[in-house]
Amino acid sequence: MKELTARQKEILNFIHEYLHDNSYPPTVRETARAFSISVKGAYDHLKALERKGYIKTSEKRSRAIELVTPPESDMPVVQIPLLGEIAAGRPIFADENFERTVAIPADIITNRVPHFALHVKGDSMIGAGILSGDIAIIEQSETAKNGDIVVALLEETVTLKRFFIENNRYRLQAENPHYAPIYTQDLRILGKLRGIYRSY
Amino acid sequence: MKELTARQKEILNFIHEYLHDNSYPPTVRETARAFSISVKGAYDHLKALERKGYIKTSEKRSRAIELVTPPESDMPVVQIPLLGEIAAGRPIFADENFERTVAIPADIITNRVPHFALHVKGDSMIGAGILSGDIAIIEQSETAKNGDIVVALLEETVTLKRFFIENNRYRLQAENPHYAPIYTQDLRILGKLRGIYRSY
DNA sequence: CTGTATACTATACACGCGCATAGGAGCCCG
DNA sequence: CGGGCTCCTATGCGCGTGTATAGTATACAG
Repeated sequence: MKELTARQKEILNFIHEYLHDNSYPPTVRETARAFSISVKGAYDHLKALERKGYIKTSEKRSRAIELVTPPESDMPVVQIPLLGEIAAGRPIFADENFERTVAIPADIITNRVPHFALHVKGDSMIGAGILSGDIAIIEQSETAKNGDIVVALLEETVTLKRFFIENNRYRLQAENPHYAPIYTQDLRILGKLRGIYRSY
Repeated sequence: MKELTARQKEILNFIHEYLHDNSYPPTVRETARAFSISVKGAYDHLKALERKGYIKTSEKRSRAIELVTPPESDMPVVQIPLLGEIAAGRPIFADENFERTVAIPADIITNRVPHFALHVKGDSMIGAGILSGDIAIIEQSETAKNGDIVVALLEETVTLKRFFIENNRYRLQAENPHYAPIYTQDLRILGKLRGIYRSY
């Protein structure tokens, strides 16, 4: 990939920022305006970026700028499904649960057990530093040890809680004093918490 | 989020597919053509999707469709350096600081601004759900806005704190009632917190 | 010195574009 | 039965848009 000039780097940077802010690419004129240059000036820069392989454009289409993501790196990465609402009585990996996939560093998945991800809702685990909106990476498992944080299916709901086995019942413990522990004899463990990811 | 009709789901699906293929959103007319309906027909569908909260549009701009929950099925990953002890008065990226690299989802790195990662030490930010041992992903930056969580260099130490500008001093605020805010006029911001990653 | 690249200005064309108005047909709910 | 939603057609306005032509200035390599 050919070297970019300082100006061209600025333009490419602008496209990145614009895409981050708007999630669609800028027009030629918006690019021109951002740098207070003429339309053709910006147009030529875009063509230069395309010639050097940093972007792709489509003829005669507005905002038709595609970033050619440089191969960057081929890290060991695993794609795991991010599940939305999990309904009781249905397989976890049913299509209806599927929201999208997330990439996670492969090194946290030690064994070959399937993993999935969940959006955390609510503040019941703030004591463990898990906030609403965090993405929880879960190792699928039917069992857990005392004190593990697990995803458990409880009648109609799915919760993330700390898990304990007591005499003849299970205890699901929130990490928030405002939530009382849940005692039950009937629960299904869906998996164990392996990681937390949060984006600011 | 309100329920979509079957037709509206088709339209939303088309936008997803189009974005996956082109990495920029379709125009109203392209949407109309894809379903062999009139322009206004497609336009009304888009407005319905916006009304129900599934997309966002900007007035009078071509292709200005933003997905409210983006699909992004193949999230690329980049490698950033994980820094250990940062010494005052030395460049951040000096070899002696380098611990290893970590892979993080590339979509949190918007522009070409360098990022790095740090091991969080101590419990001063537990109120923000940041625990000792977490990996903090930092966007390198010399400046920050009020309320940002920043990595700041303070005489001999590096800390992660919430940052505020006051009359003629800076305030570094922990998210833990046991820690008093730090007031100073002399500080250097190393970067802004962009993500948190924790492994169990 | 000449050719090629960058980095612009200014003006223009034709078509794509978002959006509006004015309809019509089918549906379900109170 | 009427009112409101969905889903559609057809036509049009006017501006935004990609793209072209022509020209200027500067830098650098052969």
